[in-house]
Amino acid sequence: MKSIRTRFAPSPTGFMHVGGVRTALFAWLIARQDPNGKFILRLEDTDQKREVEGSAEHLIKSLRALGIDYDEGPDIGGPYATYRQSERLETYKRWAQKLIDAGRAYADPFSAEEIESFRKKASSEKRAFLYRHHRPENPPAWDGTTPLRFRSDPKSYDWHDEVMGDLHSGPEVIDDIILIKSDGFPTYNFAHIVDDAEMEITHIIRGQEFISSQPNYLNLYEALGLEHPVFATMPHILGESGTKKLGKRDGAKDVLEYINEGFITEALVNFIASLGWNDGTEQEIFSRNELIAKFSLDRVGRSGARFDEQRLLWMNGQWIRRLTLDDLFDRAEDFWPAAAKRADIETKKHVLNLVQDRLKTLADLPTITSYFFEEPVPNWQMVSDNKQLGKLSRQEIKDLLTAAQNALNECEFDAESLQNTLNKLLITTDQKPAILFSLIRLAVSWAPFSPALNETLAIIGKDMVNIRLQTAIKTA
RNA sequence: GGUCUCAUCGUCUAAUGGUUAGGACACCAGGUUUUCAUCCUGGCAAUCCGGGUUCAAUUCCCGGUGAGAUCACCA
Repeated sequence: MKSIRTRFAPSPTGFMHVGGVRTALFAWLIARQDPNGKFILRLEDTDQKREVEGSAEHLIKSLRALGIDYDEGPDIGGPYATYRQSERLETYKRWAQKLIDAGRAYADPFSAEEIESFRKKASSEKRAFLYRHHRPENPPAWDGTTPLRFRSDPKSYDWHDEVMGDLHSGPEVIDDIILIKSDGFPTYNFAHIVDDAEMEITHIIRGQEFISSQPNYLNLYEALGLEHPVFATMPHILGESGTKKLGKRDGAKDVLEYINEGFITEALVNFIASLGWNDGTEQEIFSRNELIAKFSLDRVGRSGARFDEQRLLWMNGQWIRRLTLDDLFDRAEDFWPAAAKRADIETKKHVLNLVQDRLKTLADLPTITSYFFEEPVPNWQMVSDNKQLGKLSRQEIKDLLTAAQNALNECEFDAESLQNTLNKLLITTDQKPAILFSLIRLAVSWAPFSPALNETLAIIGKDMVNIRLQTAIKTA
């Protein structure tokens, strides 16, 4: 059997959003399931007007960040180079010439205005506009300055799509599509078919927006004498609120933005894969390798899925908890609060270990760790808002904190000794943990929550704890 | 408007011609924990509507309805 070759073929006209990632991911998974499979990146940069500076680099960076590696591509070359359509113009001309020679392509003699008036007439008569109804009798020879059109052969088609199942269309959707634009660049409609054939692509995985053009592509494959690849059409990912295709307006975010917000790539990949796909079991968390082992196109759902950030957040937490401390430490590097710069690696690892279960994203790191690295600002509102502590008088608070300060001054600052000291303090002050420990916790951290009190004190250290308790007693 | 596609808890989804329609997120309650988080237990909550086929339909068929896609010298 032929080795699988799949491709991701974006146009460099914008950023990489989750819909694009999913298409790329599924194509990549299919390729990686075959030991000899190849995944190819091809840039479809045939629209000069819409090209956005830097977006090709951005696409590449996004794929790399997510671990979706490709075997052939514009920046790494490969046996079918070049992988940039703007550099393959001669190839398209060659294939176009075949069609011209066979009488299956002709120069479009009409101006844009003329075509527009045909279109308007059709719409005023409530008919669908078809260019082929205006196909010229004796078109001029094509000199490259006008669009080159396909001379279509309208007919019905039945074809299979790995995701959508068996599909059908009638002849009324087949038209004389443009192959080469008047600027000499091919249209997507023509270029992707030529390139997929030249690059021996076996599976086309693409978004739903192409499904209605599929019959025209089938017609073109026939005219070119080509077998078509396997088709797999993905339903769209819908925006959070609405029911529309996910677009920038609906808050569709660049994947790199998610990474900058502290989402880890395993979680993003896992989440995006599970949008429309599952393996039929109750498993929710899939590693990259599990996805490769278990993915199949025929288990991809046909209806659009909404992008639910809550679920992504949960999944990110799940993945963070699964990381080893060293791995987490490496990934967290850019997320520490500024004050942590001075701290040594061991302390930071210790802190990270204590807060690992509490992180939903790496970006949570500053808010839940900053008091380990710098003086927190006392916020007595937190005490008065506390159901238990709010009942204490100022004097009671001062007395409890002073007792704590004295006891802790006599204590070795390791977690075990601290726990013993704290337990004894409960007895001598005759207080409940919910009151005494909460008060100490707030006085040294002024954070809404923190790890276990003894561990927290141990990291902050004896001197700093003393200073913070002193400050608290003074400001109470 | 033409064409195509889709339709299970609020969300992501599983399953089946006969099930108490399963799981996960979110939410609520309880347990554990000094707090928060984690973890554990429980709860809430769904087959779009109408016909037909059938002993039996959420599942198959037809028709509605709703949603999405497309109808470019964009991809």
